[in-house]
Amino acid sequence: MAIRRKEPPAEQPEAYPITYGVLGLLSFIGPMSGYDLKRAFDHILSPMWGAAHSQIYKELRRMETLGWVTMEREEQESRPDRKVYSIISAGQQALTAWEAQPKISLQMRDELLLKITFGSFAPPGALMATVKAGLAFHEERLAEFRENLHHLLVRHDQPQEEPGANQNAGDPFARRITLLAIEAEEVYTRWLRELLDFLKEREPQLEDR
Amino acid sequence: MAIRRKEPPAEQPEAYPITYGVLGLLSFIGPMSGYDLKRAFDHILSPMWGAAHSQIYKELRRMETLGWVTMEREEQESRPDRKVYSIISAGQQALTAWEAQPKISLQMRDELLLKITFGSFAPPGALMATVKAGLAFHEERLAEFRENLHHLLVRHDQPQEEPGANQNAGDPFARRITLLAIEAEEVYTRWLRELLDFLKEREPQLEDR
DNA sequence: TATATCATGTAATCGGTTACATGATTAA
DNA sequence: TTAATCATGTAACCGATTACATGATATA
Repeated sequence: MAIRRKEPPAEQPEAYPITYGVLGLLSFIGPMSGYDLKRAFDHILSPMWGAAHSQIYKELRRMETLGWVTMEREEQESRPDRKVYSIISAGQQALTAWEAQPKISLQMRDELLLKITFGSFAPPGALMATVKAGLAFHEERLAEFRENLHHLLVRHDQPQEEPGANQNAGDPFARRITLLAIEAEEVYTRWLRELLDFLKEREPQLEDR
Repeated sequence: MAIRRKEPPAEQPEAYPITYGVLGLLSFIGPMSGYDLKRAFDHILSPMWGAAHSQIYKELRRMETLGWVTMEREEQESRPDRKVYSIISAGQQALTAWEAQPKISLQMRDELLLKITFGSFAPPGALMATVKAGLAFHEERLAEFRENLHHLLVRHDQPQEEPGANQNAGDPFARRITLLAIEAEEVYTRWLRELLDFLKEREPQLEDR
């Protein structure tokens, strides 16, 4: 019953995966604003990480106090100033130190699979509608990933028009990651289609709405 | 610049996916303690959702105040009392209402893929060690899922020894989910092995440590 | 004889989501 | 002319993780 005050940890973790996601993009692509970073996240990191823009901004502020990035303010008319962040050497070192650790974490939160798991509690027809919505969602994801691959392929072979537009094309990992994402979504969508067939067999009268 | 107090939302969401994960397991399997639920989560829901035991306990308390479950205390010697929770009709209705909504959410947090994405910033040999650790992790996951499938298959054909031990065997969704999880991990591990081959080609001298 | 693991839960902290703000274009 | 979307950020809240507790039995 005795209450023991927790002693401050010898070295509180000052960064987590999303921190390195931001840091990696700044190093990979170059100086950017929080807004740009959000888009880079959605395009490049969507297969393995999602982040709200608000959190990216927060991480940027934190990393600035850590001395990992610097910020330069660009004034604009009728729009909030752009705060352009750049990675500096301490940040680059932190990124490398993280890469040196083999520790990995994995979190999956898939509400579609959860609903399917307990699908026997769904009212008639409801599960079919959910699966259809899920199939549409994942087909769109698959299409995006295929488009990403297309960009990687063309820009790799052709001379670059916009300078600095596509540094990742020459990177050996970007394409591999995209290929995995595509394959995973192909498996997922095929599985959903088979499930849909099964549901249609069971409840043919509910096939449309 | 005016500060506007936020008005309380007309109807605050009283549940989120994990709530229905707990609820679904209680309905699917039967009355359980928080401890049992944690194990059920790890076995049945691991392909799509992870939860710390502390959060499961918290959800149970919340759901009790909502009137979705009831709790009965079982006294034990030299061990904290078991609090056994049971789903009641309001909870069953909430579960069905959730199933009736086609809305789905998806969150992926894969630190391994993140490290690989920025693998060009890793010190020599570090990425290879990370990929090896990741491969071991996912091979273990794959083995677990295959074992789950095995259990589903045998218990489905044979008469059940322990009563109530395996209600899910007859369920059409449990096996399908497991099959998807297996296929996904097969794709993932194969991809990791190919990546490892690529890395070994690049840095043959670093192949061991 | 330490050290895990089983068994069962509570409390504090923090990562991440949702809401709040603003104003200019573009589309319906 | 109403509503999106682009563009850019801050503040509040809450879901989820980590730490705290306890005491058996099993394992090294």
